[in-house]
Amino acid sequence: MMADTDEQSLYTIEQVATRTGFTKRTLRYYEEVGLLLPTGRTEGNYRRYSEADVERLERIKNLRDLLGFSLADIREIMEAEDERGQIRVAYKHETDTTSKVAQLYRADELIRSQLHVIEKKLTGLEQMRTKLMANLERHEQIRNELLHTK
Amino acid sequence: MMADTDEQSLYTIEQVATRTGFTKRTLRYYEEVGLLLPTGRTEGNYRRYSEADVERLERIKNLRDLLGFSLADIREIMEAEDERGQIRVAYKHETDTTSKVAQLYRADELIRSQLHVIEKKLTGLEQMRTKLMANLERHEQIRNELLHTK
DNA sequence: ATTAACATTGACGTTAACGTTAATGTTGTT
DNA sequence: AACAACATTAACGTTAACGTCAATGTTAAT
Repeated sequence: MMADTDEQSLYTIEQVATRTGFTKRTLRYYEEVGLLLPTGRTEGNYRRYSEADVERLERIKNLRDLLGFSLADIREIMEAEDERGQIRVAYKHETDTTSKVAQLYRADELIRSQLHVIEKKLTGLEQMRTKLMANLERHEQIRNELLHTK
Repeated sequence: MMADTDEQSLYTIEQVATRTGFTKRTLRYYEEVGLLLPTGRTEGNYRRYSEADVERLERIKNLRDLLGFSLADIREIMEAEDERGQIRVAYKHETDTTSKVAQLYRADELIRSQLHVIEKKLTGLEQMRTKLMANLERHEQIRNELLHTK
């Protein structure tokens, strides 16, 4: 076993910016609003980002760009995930089986509320796709008729 | 056959606002930026919205709320659709079969570019859903073990 | 120890997408 | 024709999500 943020593999803000596609300003802003606090600082007070930080930033990017969530939405989502993380930790130290099961149910609730949001968006997108593809097929059909009837 | 915007069924801004859930300010703003120009005006210069206008507004709402597109994105999408509408009209008056086929291909291009955007979002959402559901199943599994091992 | 290249914290600027208020005009019932 | 209930434009205000300086400090290589 090795800790993730042990030693090596800490990145400067510039490196993270180029890797993630965010600007440095944006990274500082995300820290300001509590979306992502870099794992560490140098003694001279420079930000140091861990691999886990980068992964979290990539999740944020997906939520923002692909799914169009606001930063406020994203904060909620990630806080829910963080809470699940807490639950997992508490879970490991829990000895009572009944409590363990209860904690799993609590975690499931959070997951389900996220699933709900996602599936609403999914069905909306799928409807759009279906309509567009129907048009494509209709055109195909018409073309065949045009060329076949001569 | 009857024209849609013939006579009856024209709504005031207030009616449209309550039906669609947009505020009146937002409806005026959407007109300002060219997203939706109400079908008509009264002689006293009051806006009058048609049923088709309302439908378009509902599409806008989906694109905005469900799919998180910016108004600029939405403008692009709808302009593409409008262009397809133009093509359809031109298409009807076109007599040359080769031209007809060419126009259909042009329409398909527009459709495909929209499909591309949508499918990118779809795969992002599906990945999220898969992960969340995997967690649910994992929890289910763990609960079974906990309760079975006694 | 110096220096070029990056980093830090303010702080003010910008754009999108509306909210709000004010001054004025319109509608349609009484 | 009068009046309440709605509408219009114009203009300024607001919030989120950053961009853009400016003044200062840090790093790392020479």
